[in-house]
Order: sequence, then structure tokens, then C-alpha cells
Amino acid sequence: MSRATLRDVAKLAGVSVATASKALNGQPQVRAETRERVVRAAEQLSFSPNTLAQGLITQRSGTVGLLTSDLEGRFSIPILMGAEDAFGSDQTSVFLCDARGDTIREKHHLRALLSRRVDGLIVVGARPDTRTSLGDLPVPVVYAYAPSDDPADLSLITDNTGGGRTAVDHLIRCGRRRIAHITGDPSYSAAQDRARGAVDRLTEEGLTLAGGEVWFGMWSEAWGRGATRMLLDRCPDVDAIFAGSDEIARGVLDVLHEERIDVPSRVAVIGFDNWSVLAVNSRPPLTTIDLNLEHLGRIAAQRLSAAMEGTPTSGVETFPVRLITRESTAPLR
Amino acid sequence: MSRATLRDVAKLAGVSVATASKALNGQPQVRAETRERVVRAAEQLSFSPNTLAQGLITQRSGTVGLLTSDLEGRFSIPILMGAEDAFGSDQTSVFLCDARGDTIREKHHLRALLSRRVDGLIVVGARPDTRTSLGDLPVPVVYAYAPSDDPADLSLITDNTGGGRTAVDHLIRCGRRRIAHITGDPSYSAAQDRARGAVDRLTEEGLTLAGGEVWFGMWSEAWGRGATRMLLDRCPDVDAIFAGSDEIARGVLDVLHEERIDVPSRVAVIGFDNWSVLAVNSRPPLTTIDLNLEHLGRIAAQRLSAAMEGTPTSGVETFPVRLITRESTAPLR
DNA sequence: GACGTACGTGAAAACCTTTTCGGCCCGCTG
DNA sequence: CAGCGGGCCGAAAAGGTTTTCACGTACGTC
Repeated sequence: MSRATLRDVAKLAGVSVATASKALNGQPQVRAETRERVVRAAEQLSFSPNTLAQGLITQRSGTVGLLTSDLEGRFSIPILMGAEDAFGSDQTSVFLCDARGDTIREKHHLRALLSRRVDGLIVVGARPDTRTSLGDLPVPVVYAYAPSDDPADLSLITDNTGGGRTAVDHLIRCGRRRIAHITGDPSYSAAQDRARGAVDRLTEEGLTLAGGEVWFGMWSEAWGRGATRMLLDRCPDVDAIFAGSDEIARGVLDVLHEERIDVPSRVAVIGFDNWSVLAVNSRPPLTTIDLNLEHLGRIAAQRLSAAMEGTPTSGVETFPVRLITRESTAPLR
Repeated sequence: MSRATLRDVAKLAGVSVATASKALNGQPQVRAETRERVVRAAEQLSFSPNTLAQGLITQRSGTVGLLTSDLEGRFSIPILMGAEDAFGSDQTSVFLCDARGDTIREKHHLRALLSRRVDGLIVVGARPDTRTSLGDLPVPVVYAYAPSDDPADLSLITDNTGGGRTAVDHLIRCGRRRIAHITGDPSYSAAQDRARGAVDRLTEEGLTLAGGEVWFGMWSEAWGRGATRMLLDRCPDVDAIFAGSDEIARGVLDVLHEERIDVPSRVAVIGFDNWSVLAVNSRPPLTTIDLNLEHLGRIAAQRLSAAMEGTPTSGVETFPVRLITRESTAPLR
């Protein structure tokens, strides 16, 4: 395969480049018969227009940058996928850049992306805490997952507080009253927010946390196991555990299983993240909260498109999470 | 921030665009003093060259496409990361496209990428079986993880056979003699290859598989659990289990734990993939085989660069895997 | 003082496409 | 028959950069 240009096509069709261009782009001022000839010539040479040249003149590159710090992580990928399919793949392609949490690498990538004249930028954080704004750029930017600290930017985030509330609400509806919350690193706003949502819902019901307080620790199975042992020790009549992540939930389930405490009949367990390799394969399969990240990605793409068309928005938009019920929770009795 | 062009810079510096270009690109035929003036002007306007225009004339877009079918999966990401850092991020940016296993979507993406004049293409499969070649393209292509069926293409794959051999070799060195192999879907060449490597190594040692044959099934924890129960039933004196994936290994560990069979003192367990969320957090942490995919990605980028520079290669290159020892294996006694 | 050389600079072409505008031809109207 | 309008096409400019080549100046050499 070689590389035909529009001029080659025009020559083969016996017309000028201008006409060839119009023919291929569906412009009306070209006779049907001529158009047909051009189209055939283009096919014959397997012509595909040089997007660089197009971008040069339309001032639109048809590309966007996705700047992440969480490539190995599991948050940016679903967002990326959502974004990818919200932009028609023929219209817009996405440049993926992973800054690996390094600010200077991020600057570097940013520079490269601007140099490539991306039409917009999606910035995905590694954790849901606010991050510093990229400042004023010549292209629109959407922050996803981790919000920008500048209210003039547009940030799209998941509703962690609502997630905590939803989780506890589900447990209450299952008839549970002695609900504990084991979660991860307290320096994560996600941990704080989920806990707050959980406690709020309990309070509404006139309940307090089993175990007396939130069990903060680490985002790991090991912590889930350790905390569960301590919890059972201190509060053996607990009838539900809300884990701050699916990893933690796996640890919780593991210990309950070891102690021959049946899930869900005696203790219900709910996780967070819907990380399917963990949630689907656990014993029993884990009820959990899905962050709906593909949706977030799709919306990010839409907002970015809107901004590119000239109608930017700003502020923080919060998106609801979704309860995924599996078998680790069930009504009492 | 606005968008300065080279002309603006030139005007501000009081030189022609030609001179400005040469000054910024380190061409020798510019007086030092002039260069300095241009550079300052460029900084002042925060000029960044339009890569589209550069690409148009140099016939190099400085981009490559990464075409995958496994974005949600865990194979393409490490490869992508390896590739990303092998290309200097300032030299080359990567377009990420996920075909989601759909051939027509793949064609679509391919068309778009060629239209964007990518300088090269990396194709990553979702599973390690051979895939049909994309055929003759105007840019070099490297197939990674899943090899192309056309020997004229260059394919980079992991050594699954060697991995199976390495796993069993390690178990043998731990003094194990009654080694079973529980693995996934037999339609995957990965499953077949790993099994073959395992059996070969056993044969060299004059051993046969505990349980009589390879236990093919599914790539899931549940199958790992089920198979282990059957295995213990039929062959209670097994002293090592080689699991075809870390997921399966988790299932294996789970049942052994349930049956109060100590790992590694009575039965050693080794997994495959080094999927860290599974392997690191298991009880005990899992010895496993790492596919070294970042390395594969880096090599893919290097081979692609070489091909872009005019020295293409072809055939299938196989890359060694790596044993990661944790605590689920140990010498007997 | 004439000439050659080296160096620094600028004009212009090239990359490929889109779009505007002018021109041509045809048929129609008055 | 003159004039006019509409339909179709091509010439040319534009977009931002790199590169080639020619030009001008200053200097050194004979």
C-alpha cells in the first residue's frame, strides 16, 4: 500500500483537486457523474485524506488528550473507554498519556499535547482528592474523578458520600441494625466521604456504627482481615459489614468464612468499586457499589465536545453510583 | 493563553520565519546573538510549534497507534506503558484504540489511524492465540502478545511453554514430586503451551502429573476451587499445585485453607500472571510467573522505531517470563 | 585594489487539503 | 438576439512549518 494524495485521485478522475475534494466531502456543487468518477478513483487508489493537512486548515486536529496518573490503576481505564466511545472513533482520536503521578512529567506531556494541537483535554486523577488546576489553557479541559481546585474549571466526580449512604441504606433495608464500617486510608477523601455518607444514613435511622467508630486502615485484603478479627472480638453480634473497597471486602469475607460465620444469613457484607475480578469470584459473590466510571467518561467526552463547540461549563458535577446486588447481602430471615 | 505562530515569533525578534525556524531547531547557520533573540521571543509568546504543520512537511507525524482488543483486560496496559516510555514522550505520542474484539471496529480504527498518518502501529491481542494479519500497510506494524499468522510480520510473544517449564522446575527444586496442574480454558493456546512446558519438565525428571492429567477448565477462582476439591479427592498426597493463572491459584489456596492443608509446608502453590491484586494479597502471598509485559512493550516500541528508521524485522520473537517467589512455595522440610 | 570565501539571512517552494471566488457554458426569458 | 441566471468546475489562497538556494556583507589573500 502506498500513499495516494488528493492530487493523484484528481488526476486519475480527470478533474481538479478542488473538485475532487468537493466530490469526496459531499459538497453539492458537483455533478453526480463526476462525483462517481472521483469516488471510484479514490477507492482504486485506496485514498485516505491526510488528517494533518485537514487539521491545519480547519484549525481542528480531531484529537483530544487524556492525561492520567492512574494507568495501571483501574479508574482511568473505564473512563477512557467511556470517553472513547462517546467521541465517534472516526471523528476524534485520543492521545493517552500517563504522568505516573509526576508533576514534571505531566507538564511535559501537557506541552506535547498542546503542541499537537489537541482540541481538548481530559484529566483523570489517581485518587478522588482534589488536585491543582492546570490553569488557563488554550483548549477546554475536563477534570474527571479527581476534581480541580479551581471552581472555574469543570470537574466530574463520583458521589462517594452518596455511595456510603446507598450501601448502608441497602443493609438497613435488609433488616440489619448492627452495621460496621471497615475502610481504607483515612487520608483519602474517598474514605472520608463514604464513611460520612454511611454514618449520615445510620443517624437518620437512629443507629450508630457497630464497633463504635469507622475502622480506617489500608486499602488491602490484609487490613480487611485484621479489622474483621478485631471487630468480631469487640462486637460479636455485628450483623452487617460495609467495606470501603472490594479488596477489603474480600478480607472480610475470608475471616467470616474462617470463623464459620455464614454470609449473608448471619452477617451481610457489601463492598465498594465493583472490581469484577474480586467481586464476582468471591464466596459468596459480592454485593457492591459501582462507580459508573464509563458513564463518567462518556459525560466527560460530551462536556468536552460542548466546550469545543463553544459552550463551556464549569463547577463540579457529581454523578450517582449504582448498587450491584449479588449474594453477600440478603434480607434477614 | 493564545496561539503564537512562528511568524509572530519572527516578527517580534525582527527576523524572517526561516531564520526563526533555524534558530529554534538548533541549525548551525544562525548567529548566536540572533538565536538568543529568537529564543527569547518564543518564550515571551510561549510559542509551541504546530506539530501538524511539522508533520505535514517532514512526512512524520510523530505518532503511533496502539490497537488493542483488551483494554479492560490486564495485558494491554503494561504493554502500553512499556511502549509509552520507550518512545520518548516528547518525540512520539500514542493513539489508543480499543476494538473491543470486533473486526469491523478494528478496520474502522485502522482507517482512522492511517488517515492520521501514524508512523507505526502496535497491535495487542486479547489472548495469546495467533490472529489474522492486518496485511500490507503503508506503515510498519508490530504484533504484541498475540502473534500474527503471517510470518512476514513481526510478532512479539511471551514464552508460555517456558513459563510452564519454569513453574514446574521451581516446584521440583522445592523437592516436590507429586505435582498437579490446574488450568483454564483448553481452547487458549496459553493453556496448552503452559501445560506442555510443565509436562516436558516433569518428563525430564521421570515424573508424571499428579491427578494423571492436566485439569483444564475455566480461568476462574470457582474452577480453581472445584478442581482442587476433585484433585484432593482423587489424589490426596499431592504436594504441589501449578495453577494456570493467579485467579485459579486463589481458588486453589482457598480450598486448601478450608481443608486445613498448610501452604507451603504440605502443598506448594504457584500461579501465573503476577496479577498483583490477587497474588500479593493472598494467604500466603503467591509465588507466580510474571509475563514481563512492560518489557515486551518496550521492545515493541524499539522494533517499531527501528522499522520506522528503515530496518524492519520479521518473524516471531519469544520473550522469557520471570519467576516471582513469594511465600506459597518453599523447600520441603 | 580585485577577487574569493565564509558566514548569516531571507525569499520561496513544498507538504496536502479546504474554501472562496471567478469563469465557462448552457438554457431560458423578454 | 441580447441578457441573465444557474449549474459545474478550476485557480488560487490559506493554514504553519522546514528546507533549499540565492543574496549580501565582511573579511582575508594575492
